[in-house]
Amino acid sequence: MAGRIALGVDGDRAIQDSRFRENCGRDSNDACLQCNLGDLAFCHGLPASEFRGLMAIQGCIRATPQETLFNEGDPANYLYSPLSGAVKIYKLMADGRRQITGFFFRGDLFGFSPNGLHGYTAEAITMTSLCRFPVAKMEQLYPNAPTLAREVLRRSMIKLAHFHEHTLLLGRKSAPEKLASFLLSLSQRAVERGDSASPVLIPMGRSDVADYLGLTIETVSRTLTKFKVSGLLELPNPSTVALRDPAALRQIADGGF
Amino acid sequence: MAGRIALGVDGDRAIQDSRFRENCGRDSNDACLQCNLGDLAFCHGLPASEFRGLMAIQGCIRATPQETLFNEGDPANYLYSPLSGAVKIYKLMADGRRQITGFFFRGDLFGFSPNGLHGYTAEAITMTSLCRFPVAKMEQLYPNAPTLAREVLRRSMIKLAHFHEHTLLLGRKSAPEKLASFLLSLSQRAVERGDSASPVLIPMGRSDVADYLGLTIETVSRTLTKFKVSGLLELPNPSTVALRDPAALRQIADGGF
DNA sequence: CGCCTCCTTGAAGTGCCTCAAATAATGTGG
DNA sequence: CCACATTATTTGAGGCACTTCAAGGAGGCG
Repeated sequence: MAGRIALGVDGDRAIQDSRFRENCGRDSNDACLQCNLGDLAFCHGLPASEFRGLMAIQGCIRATPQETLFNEGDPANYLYSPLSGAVKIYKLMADGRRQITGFFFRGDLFGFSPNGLHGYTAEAITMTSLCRFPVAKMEQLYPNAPTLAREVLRRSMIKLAHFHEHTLLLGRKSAPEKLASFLLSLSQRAVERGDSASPVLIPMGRSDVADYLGLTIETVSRTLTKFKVSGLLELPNPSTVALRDPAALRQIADGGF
Repeated sequence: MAGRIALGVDGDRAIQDSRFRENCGRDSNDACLQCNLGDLAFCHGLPASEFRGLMAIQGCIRATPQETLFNEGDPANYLYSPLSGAVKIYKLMADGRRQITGFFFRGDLFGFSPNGLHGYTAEAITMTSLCRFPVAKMEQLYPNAPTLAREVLRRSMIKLAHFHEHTLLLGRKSAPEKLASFLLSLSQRAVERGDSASPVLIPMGRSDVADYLGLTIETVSRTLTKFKVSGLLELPNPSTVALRDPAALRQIADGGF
């Protein structure tokens, strides 16, 4: 647990200047001592030598709600992996239309770029702490760190698979199908992180959900109340959903209405 | 005999179903002699030793129009790179709704999977010849082929960037914006392959375009005629588009109508 | 020539959006 | 801790972009 390392104090200071660029006040060799990711961690399962190489370049930052980690067009200097909290990434159109292309939680990895520039903006949803890896230095590691290189590739392919799924959702699913898919996906990812499946926390607002699903906030809200009235779920508060009938939601999500 | 280069076990049967699983009748050492990809090629720029390793496992197949290369759920044994022709990949819902998630042309690379199974179906649009790489053997190469590993990662990150763009299109763009974006993207990719920018060939049918853009074929057709009437383009035949005013199309694509 | 498939065009319907306002949740200073 | 200000969410009414249903052209091929 974190007692041994003074995260709290530094954390408070970080809030003032709102971001923390140091190594969380820790010695980089100890960087992972308080990392609670376990086998979720990007660095989990690396051979000792590769692990040490990665730890030598790893950093740790915090971000406050709505704080921007990087903007579309910024140099893609880092890969990020949240230790806690939630992050959204999105693209904007000139007239302000927004499409959120991903949410990232504990253990996820984001920041990939094929050309050295970020193609999207990343913004913290809640107070978030993140592990950060400089890509230039990681690339120097790759030739002598095949497991690491494989893991980066694997993570990017996982993201590709998510996009295939999300593309189907955006292009061909109705609003209820979108919402059902979204709630089940949140629930499933919570389970994968070791959290509970059913009272699921929805850390992002309706507006974020809408911009992720290609809907408006009104349609999101209406569809959720429809689900509630149908007894499929409960909404003790706007950011908590209890899935009363996951099987029925699954059927809706897959178009079996 | 093909045993040494370990091509499909179903090689003989494949010929009957109009697919050639041999090395295009060539000796594997000569595999790239007739490859016309040049610097588009996935294997372009590899150090000699890595190149030889890749050539030793490389194979070559052909597919006829509408022929399936693999189905959703099939083991993901190969990465594919078309030498000529065009391929679409798509996901299906239980009721038949379809979302095409990608088109692939000369020099592109597809078939990535994070879990050993294909998450989508791949189908040839036109007569297509493809270079094929067995992923299991490629993975054995990675530790001693860092450039190859990097290139695979780079290609997958390029696909990720495409998905970010396409997600914005599906979630937030209107039908005219979608079509304009699509036509410009086709044109740009043609240029990248060394083809002409303006009389662009559209190898896929309206139904494929619709399922790629999250529209119906009627809307695709109507929008194209609207563009034609506006003088933005010409349609000498359904599968050829001459972009008369690319700048105006660009403005439409980006929401600046 | 006739059949088939693909594309285009027309007319009507609808799911989601837009605009508008009420209600609930959240934060703030006294 | 409360009154108030602010923001987020929900709910309602009407409109529109795209879909659905239906039919008419336009090649392509035996």
